[in-house]
Amino acid sequence: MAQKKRDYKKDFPCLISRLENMIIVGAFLPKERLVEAALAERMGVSRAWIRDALKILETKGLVKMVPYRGAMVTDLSEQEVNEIFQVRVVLERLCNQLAAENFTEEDGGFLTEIAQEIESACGDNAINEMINANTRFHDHILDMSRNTYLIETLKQVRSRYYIFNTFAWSSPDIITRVQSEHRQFIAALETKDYDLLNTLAEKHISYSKDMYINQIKRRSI
Amino acid sequence: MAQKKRDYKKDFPCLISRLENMIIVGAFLPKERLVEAALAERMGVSRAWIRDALKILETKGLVKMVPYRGAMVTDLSEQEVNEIFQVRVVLERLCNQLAAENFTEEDGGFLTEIAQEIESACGDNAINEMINANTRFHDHILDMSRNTYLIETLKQVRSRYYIFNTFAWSSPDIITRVQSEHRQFIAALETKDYDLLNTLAEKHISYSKDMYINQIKRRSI
DNA sequence: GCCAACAAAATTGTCAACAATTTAATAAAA
DNA sequence: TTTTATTAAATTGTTGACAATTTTGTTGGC
Repeated sequence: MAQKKRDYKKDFPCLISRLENMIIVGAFLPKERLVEAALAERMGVSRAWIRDALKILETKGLVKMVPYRGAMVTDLSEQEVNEIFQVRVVLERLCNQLAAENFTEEDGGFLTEIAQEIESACGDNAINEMINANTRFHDHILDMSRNTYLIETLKQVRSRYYIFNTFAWSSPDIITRVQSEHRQFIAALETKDYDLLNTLAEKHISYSKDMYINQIKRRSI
Repeated sequence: MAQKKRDYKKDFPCLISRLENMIIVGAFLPKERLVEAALAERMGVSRAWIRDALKILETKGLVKMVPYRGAMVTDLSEQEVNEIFQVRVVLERLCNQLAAENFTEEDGGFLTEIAQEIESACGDNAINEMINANTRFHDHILDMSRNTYLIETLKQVRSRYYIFNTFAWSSPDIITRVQSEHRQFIAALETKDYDLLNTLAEKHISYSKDMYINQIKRRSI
């Protein structure tokens, strides 16, 4: 009972990010069909809301809709992944450059703190905490760019190759990789070493691209 | 009579681009309120379609919706324009680079042909033809990048500072500017002179940015 | 004249019944 | 068995009446 009153202003955007998250986290698999009625029941909202939400997720590229056949989770080809990463690289580079330009001591302290959090979480083998802190690390660099439009665009680009997150942290050698990368990154920001920033970004991105493409190949076998 | 039968598959996307175009062309002005019922009547479709279309245009950034108050055409601040152009620059540069890499003689011929069209249209003072040819010119460079995702993203970025197109071609000195730019551009693509491509792109973009910011300032007086 | 409270109008959000279309399941024919 | 038609089921698209909310307009008090 007490059936909390619905508030469109908050609940509809919330529905979208819930669905978005489910896709990113892998609760729905690529090519999985998203039936409106079933989803409506599962999420506890009307079919109309699901319909609207799916349409928006389509423009974000997370699902593909075909008339009278419904929505399915986007399945990217290797070609498409390459295309997306080509775009991502130049945007990440821009973001890093702006972040370096706007770098303050406060930022440095904040990032170092998070880096330490990750390291200690690593000792405890607390994967979820690590993922969480890592996200905060990268989000803060986004914010440092102080370009709202870039932030929005880059988040959208990143959300295209979901799945990655779930599997990436399973292998243990990644963890040490990430740690040293973060330290190097902070230093590069501080000294405004743009070349180093670029190479770090490219390495990082190419690494996650390979990871994603491997996922695709494994799936198609 | 004959009341053409409606076809969702084609008609709904068509509705979106019709509305998109109307905004870009300036049929609706920034901050203008878009009332669903009125639009539905005017476009000859149901309110539901208008609703859905507006939601999609919102994710594309062309309109801004607020619950229970409806949609209005996006009005960009100078800050926001600067942000968008910062993103645009890096994407255009990537596009040009890829286009140069994929350049063929056929492309060269095609572009030169269009450039000639523009020049002769200029003699006849046929503005619409010039705008049309210019669009074809830039669209072909997009295609040459052979990166569908980049094309889509860049088109979306460009559509944010609409209005520009309407006023840009009114001044006569632009026309000579554009002509020499096109010639230089083709040459730079052919010789794969990436530095020249970058400077050309930056000049072009900064020029159109200034133009747009002037529009904003003029409007606010 | 100004401001608050209230009522009316305009506009948007919601939903459920119904129509259109595709998918599957079945049967008939080769 | 395979293929093709035919029907039934599942699913999506459409609509209109109604509810919720904001905006506008009015009144009354100061």
